[in-house]
Amino acid sequence: MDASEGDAGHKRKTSWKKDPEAVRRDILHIATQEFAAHGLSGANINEIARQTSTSKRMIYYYFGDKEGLYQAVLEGVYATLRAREDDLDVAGLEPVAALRRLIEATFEAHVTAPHFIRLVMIENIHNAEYLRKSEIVPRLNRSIIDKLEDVCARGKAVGLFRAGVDALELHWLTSSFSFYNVSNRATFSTSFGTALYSEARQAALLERLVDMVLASVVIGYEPQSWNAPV
Amino acid sequence: MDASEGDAGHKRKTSWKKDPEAVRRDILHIATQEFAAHGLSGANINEIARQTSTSKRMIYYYFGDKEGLYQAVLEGVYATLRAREDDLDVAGLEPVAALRRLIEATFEAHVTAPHFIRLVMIENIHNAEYLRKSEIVPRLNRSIIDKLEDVCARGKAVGLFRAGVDALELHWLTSSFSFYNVSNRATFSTSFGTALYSEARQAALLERLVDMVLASVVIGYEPQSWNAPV
DNA sequence: TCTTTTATGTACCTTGGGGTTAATTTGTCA
DNA sequence: TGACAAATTAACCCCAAGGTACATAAAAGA
Repeated sequence: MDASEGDAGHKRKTSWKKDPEAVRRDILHIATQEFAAHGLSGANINEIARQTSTSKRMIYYYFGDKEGLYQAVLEGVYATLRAREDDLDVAGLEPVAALRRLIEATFEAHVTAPHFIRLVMIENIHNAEYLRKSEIVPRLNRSIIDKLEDVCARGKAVGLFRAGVDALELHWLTSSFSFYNVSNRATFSTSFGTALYSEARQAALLERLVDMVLASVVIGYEPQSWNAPV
Repeated sequence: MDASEGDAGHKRKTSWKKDPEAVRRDILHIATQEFAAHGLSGANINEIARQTSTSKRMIYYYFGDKEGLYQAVLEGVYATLRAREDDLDVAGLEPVAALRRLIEATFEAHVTAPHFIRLVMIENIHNAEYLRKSEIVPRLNRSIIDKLEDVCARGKAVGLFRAGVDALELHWLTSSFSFYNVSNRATFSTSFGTALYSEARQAALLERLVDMVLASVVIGYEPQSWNAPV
């Protein structure tokens, strides 16, 4: 409909952009990195503006103030991570394989989502004040729990899983080591050395963790990794 | 006026205080709370000064600048936690009981040291930059590893522990859930509810965690908690 | 084609807060 | 007892950074 840019080009239509959505995305993208790197108070609006292809004025135009921008960033990373979780399909796997898969996927997801980890750390420093305000985030979190509950129910139904197994507790446990592995890498390495963070050790660690969780869930499970030397 | 305080006050040398160590401690005490609450960039020197019984000038006199104060605070909380670890004596316990005790103590220590947790979170946001600069912290961290290594060695010597058991990995594992339990409480509760944080659930959780770790370490271990209902 | 709304650029304002200057009091030691 | 160092006070500086005013170009109506 709008004059095809192909013809003649003599019109020189757009000296400007006028692409609100792209501008919004651009700002959010840069802001995500800055807030993840420096925290809420540490991030600098001027610096964010400088790195975008637009101006500081537009940040305030679209997001109101610094906190509004932070909140949008937070919701963005949550949505991204949960979308990845939704893509994971374990309904077709038998319970033990499904649980193993969920644990491994969670571990890997944390390793490959450093922005998310850092923003959650920052949000915890702020006592989840902005997460609580969010209207979209609570809805996002059902998915992973639903999957775990489904797997647990199936595992119990066929007598493979112990009766005391609880999906929420399993998620807590899986999250704990997956999160800590990334979030505290800097201080742990500084205090105790980097031995655990080599690729080989990380892979071995994950195997042991999976075996450990499965042993606590699956009746008569035989862990393979426990006898391997370090 | 202040000097008299009862006893004749014939000495009454001090109309002032002139007690550098007390002033230092006072500043550090308040600063610890402020940095733990708001982070490095979020903390406010004027606010810290206001809460102390001294002035802002003294903060700069004793600690140079904001980063110097932060560094001192960081070293303080590390020293406090490690001192608590030193107090723990498991040399007299047989290996399994000793390991159980170490895990439980670590878990409890994290719960009761929220300032430490928050400052470590903050330090990780800063990529452990200040921890690395510290000259005292690296020395502090041997103690807990030494204890674990001793227990592991004893356990292996009597054929109770698996050969693949590694003290550093055990410490990592124990720290991971102990730390996460406190550090991510705010976001986890917001996302998934507070069910896991009741006193009863926390106690049950710890028992399950201990059993889980022990099962992965001790040959033929029989976990008691796995069959209990949630 | 006139008006209204949306989107954008430039320049500016304000203040919070990290850091400093300079003088004053207390203690110590010849 | 006087000089010198250590500890402390109060007032001040100043600029980085969050936020705003105002003008205006582009789209959308009408």
